[in-house]
Amino acid sequence: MTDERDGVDLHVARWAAYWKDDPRFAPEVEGALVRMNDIHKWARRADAAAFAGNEAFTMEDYKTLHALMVQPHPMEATPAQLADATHLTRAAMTSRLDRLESSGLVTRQVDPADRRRVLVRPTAAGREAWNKHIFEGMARDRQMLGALSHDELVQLNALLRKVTKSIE
Amino acid sequence: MTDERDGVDLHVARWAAYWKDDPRFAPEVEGALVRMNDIHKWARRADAAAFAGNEAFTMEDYKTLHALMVQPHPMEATPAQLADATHLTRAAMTSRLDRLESSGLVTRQVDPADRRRVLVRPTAAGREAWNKHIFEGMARDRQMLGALSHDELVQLNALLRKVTKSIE
DNA sequence: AGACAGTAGTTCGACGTCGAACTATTAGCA
DNA sequence: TGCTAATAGTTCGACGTCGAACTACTGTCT
Repeated sequence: MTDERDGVDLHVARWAAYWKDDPRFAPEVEGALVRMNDIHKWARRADAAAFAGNEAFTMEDYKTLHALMVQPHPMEATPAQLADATHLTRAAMTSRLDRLESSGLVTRQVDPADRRRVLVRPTAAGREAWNKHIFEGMARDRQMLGALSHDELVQLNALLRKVTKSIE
Repeated sequence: MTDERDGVDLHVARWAAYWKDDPRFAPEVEGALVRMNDIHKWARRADAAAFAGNEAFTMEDYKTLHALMVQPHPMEATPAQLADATHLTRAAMTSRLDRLESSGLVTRQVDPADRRRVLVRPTAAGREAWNKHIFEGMARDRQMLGALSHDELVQLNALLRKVTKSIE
């Protein structure tokens, strides 16, 4: 292993010293999770920075729009489906859709087949706003993982897939 | 690669179909980030579940206490250091410390050497509460990554370290 | 010594989310 | 056909966090 140590190594080493050889402490497990946490936070911060100072179209607006666009049956979803996809409550989704609707990015229509349901659809402006930002986001993602070669990315995905498959 | 596909593979495949061969879309990058995101969310949910229904000692209380315990100079920190460690504002940390102090888990003392500063220290009850929960959390972490062998964990850490080193 | 910029922590008003209550609509069953 | 349970979405009150203003204190420069 020729790689230098990173901040997490120091962190974990401190814990290891604290717990000596306590078998309940697994340095590799904690290290991996802390690192994934750090990467996640970094990505969130980069995304937030990209939307900073834009009162009219916030990151929340984008994420809601994104959830709508990547639905299996695209271009149409109910508030409940969007709430599930974004891990929000229906109440929170109501206020998000209020924003998007008044901005003219989505429409709400009562489902004629079941009048309890509401169908949310993006407008042309909504699709355009999403397209503009999705590629910027992917460019940020690529730069963030730019330290890894293509082979290493494949390797990383294989390892992560084992984990996600075991917990999903 | 004998591994089966997981939910993310399907998700990414749908995107890949949508964008055909657009070079701006890197499936391995998106896949890795979505998977890390999923693992992160799963861990958060498991942690939250472990603290659910406990009004007196919440997950926020624990995380604040944890930040205090893992400081380089243990058993003592200023509110600003804790705010940085938890990526919260000082204002938010003030209200968290109010809770912990009134629960008798930490103490606040004005630094005699610099009376602008406040020194936060855990009480015996605070250390005990932290010890009780830290091992439960690590057990959850181990179970979550249980699908990986020790060698695979080392491999995963090596890959993640490359990323964190490049962005930190 | 006195003025002043910088720093640490707290208080305050605004905002977003949550859980619970509520309205409207649909489906099941006698 | 009525009655009841279940479901979809919204409204409402409470809570935690944020950014900005504020207080208290320190260090520096003249």
